[in-house]
Amino acid sequence: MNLQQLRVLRETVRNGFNLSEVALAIVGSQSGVSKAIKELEDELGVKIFVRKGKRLLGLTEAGASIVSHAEKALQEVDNIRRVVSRLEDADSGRLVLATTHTQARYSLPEIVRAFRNRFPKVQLALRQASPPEIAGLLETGEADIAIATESLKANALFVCFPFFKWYHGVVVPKGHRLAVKAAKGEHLALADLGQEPIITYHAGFTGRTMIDATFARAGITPQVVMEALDADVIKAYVALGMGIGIIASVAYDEESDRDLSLLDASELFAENTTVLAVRRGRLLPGYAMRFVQLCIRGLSDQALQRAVQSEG
Amino acid sequence: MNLQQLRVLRETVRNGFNLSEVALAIVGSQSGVSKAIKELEDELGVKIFVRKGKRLLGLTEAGASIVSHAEKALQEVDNIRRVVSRLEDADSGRLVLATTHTQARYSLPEIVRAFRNRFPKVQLALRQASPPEIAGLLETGEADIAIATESLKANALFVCFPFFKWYHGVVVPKGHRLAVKAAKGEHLALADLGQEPIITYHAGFTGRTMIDATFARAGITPQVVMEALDADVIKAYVALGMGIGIIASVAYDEESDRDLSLLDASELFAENTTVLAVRRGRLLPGYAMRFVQLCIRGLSDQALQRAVQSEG
DNA sequence: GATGCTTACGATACCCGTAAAGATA
DNA sequence: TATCTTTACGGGTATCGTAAGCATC
Repeated sequence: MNLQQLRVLRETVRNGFNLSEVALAIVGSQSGVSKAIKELEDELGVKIFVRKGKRLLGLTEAGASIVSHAEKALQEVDNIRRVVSRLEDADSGRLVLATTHTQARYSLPEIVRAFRNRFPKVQLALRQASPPEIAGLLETGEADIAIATESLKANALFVCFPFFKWYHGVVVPKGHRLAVKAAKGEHLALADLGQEPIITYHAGFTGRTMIDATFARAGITPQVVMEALDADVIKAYVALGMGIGIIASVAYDEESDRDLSLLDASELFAENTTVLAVRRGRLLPGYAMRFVQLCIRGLSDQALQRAVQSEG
Repeated sequence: MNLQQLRVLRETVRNGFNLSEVALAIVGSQSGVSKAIKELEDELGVKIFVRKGKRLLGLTEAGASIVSHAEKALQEVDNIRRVVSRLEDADSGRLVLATTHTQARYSLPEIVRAFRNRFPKVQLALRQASPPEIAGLLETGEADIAIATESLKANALFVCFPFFKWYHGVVVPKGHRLAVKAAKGEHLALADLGQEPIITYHAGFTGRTMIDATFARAGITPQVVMEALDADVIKAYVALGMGIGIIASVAYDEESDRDLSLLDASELFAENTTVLAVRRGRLLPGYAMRFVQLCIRGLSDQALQRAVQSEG
């Protein structure tokens, strides 16, 4: 058994059991990949993959266990390298942050500025992506830190910390019927929203899951006329009069959104918690730990390290 | 980087930084071992070992981290093999149990009998050793399960479960002054023991640490005239009249120790807890899990697996 | 027919061991 | 001097890639 075989295993799973793609991913030939698998299976005396003829379809039961252990082993090998790069220059390196539009646009700028100030030599890469993509980036190690409201909490491979809590709000054009109602001091009701064309986030983004669940629980079928990936787009179409918007209230800015009103909806939709996640068992560079601590106030080095080391 | 290099690293630490011994341990040549280290250090660009001239003295700071990650990686590689052997024949294999005389002789026989009954095809190896040796066997993976009162609890590499609780007792020849006193209903005092020649366990065995601490706390210097590794030897010399014995009370048998009396000492010496320990992060064969469950009543598969997977 | 996996074969590089040299106690 | 580590060199093997063959879709 050797490390290359384990890498092939890992990449085979990650690349959907297509050995040609695996060969590209690890920079090698199909034949080498194929042989690596064969030899490992022969040595262990167990089939790792389910095959249909010559095609690989998935993992056998034993294969699933084997791959999970292989990934841990590779993670530790990777950590050995990280131990070294930590020493070389603790304040330089690269930090990849995967996050959504909402976070990138509204909650992270200040933190990023503080971080760059403190670690000017760290190359900070901000990768904006959809929640499932974000989870994928963190899982494969392409990203060091992920921040999102959806997709992260359920994954046992991640260690999650509550980043911040926020509520949805309703944005309407100035003078809209609902704005007038709110101005009178009348509370907004879910039923009010049900009667309006709604513009909000795409499924799986920024609390959309929770929005849908709330409507469903109330027995209301909202008329979603448009789904966007970010609040800026939503606000633009609300301004055009296409409907009312449901967005994260942090995405409303009194200054720049002068033609829109933000109505409080904290009593209609439950609180949302955006989480910061790191890959479990992965050694973080010192500056990455600092970044996490900038996000999660009062998190000690010890507590962080312990959380990362813990098993799900 | 390859697995062999990591193995060399591990064995180098285990064999006291003597590369010649490492070569024997991994079945190879000194030169190969030396080169493996050199190449790994070159690749990483970090010195792993502290050298004085050509001699290896210990680990550098970075080296210590590297070795700990290397051990985890190797552990996972090992677990891959264990996944396989688990499947092949779940009810056969080998189980190495490291324990002390006291446990082997007095608490384990029934459990072992029950286990052999259930898993007749498992080769059960019982390795009797001193507590530090037991810890070593478990740490290196030579033993799967360790049971002892000392040496195990403090090690973060082990997961410990309380096996059973017991007290020390005092054995004296029939008709001994202290036996007479006890027969009158008078309580035994530490001071009584201080006046007698004492025969008990060797330092580091079967609660001896606790015995010494108790005497020290009372300001008494016991006259230990003989130290033995097990209660059978102690009892033999007590029978010869060399002194009184302090042993685990479970080691006294009314039937076979007819010429001796056991005096209760549960109020003099604190309770002892014998623990069962397994190596953290090491995949156990199904039958090994069953053995643990025979020892620790009411421990579910889940709870056990979770404990083993957890990080210290 | 296009894509994907396996086998065969040849070249390369890696790894290991023997042996000699250098260093340490 | 005896023990221990490093370096040098040679042999064997494992690994990898090209190319061909074959199965699946």
